Amino acid sequence: MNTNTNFIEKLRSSGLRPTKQRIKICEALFDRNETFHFTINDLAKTIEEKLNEKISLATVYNTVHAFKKKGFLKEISINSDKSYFDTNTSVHHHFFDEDTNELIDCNQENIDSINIKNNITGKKINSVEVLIKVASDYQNQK
Amino acid sequence: MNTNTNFIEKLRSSGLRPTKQRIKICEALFDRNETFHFTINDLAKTIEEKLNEKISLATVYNTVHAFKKKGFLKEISINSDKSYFDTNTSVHHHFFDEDTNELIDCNQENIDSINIKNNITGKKINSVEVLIKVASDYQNQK
DNA sequence: TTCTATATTATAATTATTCTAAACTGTTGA
DNA sequence: TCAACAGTTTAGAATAATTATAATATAGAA
Repeated sequence: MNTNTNFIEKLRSSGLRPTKQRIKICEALFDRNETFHFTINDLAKTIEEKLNEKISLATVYNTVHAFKKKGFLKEISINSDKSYFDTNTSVHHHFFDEDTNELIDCNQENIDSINIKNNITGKKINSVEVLIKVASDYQNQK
Repeated sequence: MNTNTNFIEKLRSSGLRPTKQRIKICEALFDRNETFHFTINDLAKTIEEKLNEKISLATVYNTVHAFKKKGFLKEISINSDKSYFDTNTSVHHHFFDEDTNELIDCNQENIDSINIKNNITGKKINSVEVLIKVASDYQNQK
């Protein structure tokens, strides 16, 4: 299959061995038009149910973290019990819908550039990201 | 003890029963001059080691979440494996030092007010928080 | 090929979090 | 006073999330 050849190339060129587990995970993550958010569990379930492959959860963890390290994925900061990952690796912000626990992209253009007046001395800023928590107007008694 | 009377009052007036576990947890959290960040585990350890009390971890979880709900604590968003809480409940941002995994407060005045041009329709913004990831200039190969 | 060093997988172990039965509190009414 | 009941709260047990490591697979060298 053509895309798989691409995935093999992508993996190999980043120094990761193109194992069958990783190729499957690539299919689940990158064989689509839109970027999306997921948890490790979501991903493992998708692979098992939609792609009919049983990959150990530990392997999914390993792979997702390896992909993150290589810059193919981004981890997202929300104070939820779960860790979310994003196939959109560009710098961008997020809305987090507290009613549904849904995470929604917020384009960088939607927020004017953020200027940090005083940085920690001796440190370099690697990223600046905004998390906007929203909820329905009515149920604000959370 | 005077502070304990205050804690009992604080708990009671928020509708939480002032149990001995909760009073101990209040001592660990609020009996100091500076606000600080902690994980549930840190807190349980402090209580056991410094205050010589054994409170079940589950109770520490319950209490921290109850305190969060009452607005005595804030949960903080970092994509770390751990959940951090903050005794500083004012709206403020954070630096996250990727070298040391340390979380440092960033005053609101350190960043100009953030304007979100397009919000999700039908939703109300509850909070807007910025996370600035920093690292030493030298070790940027993470 | 076969061998060797290294990378990868996935089971087992560990750690984090939640569920729920039992214990406790604070009424209410005799 | 002090049962008796209706919540609360606690903490042990169950479950879920994550990581360590032994077993397996891979890529390159000989």
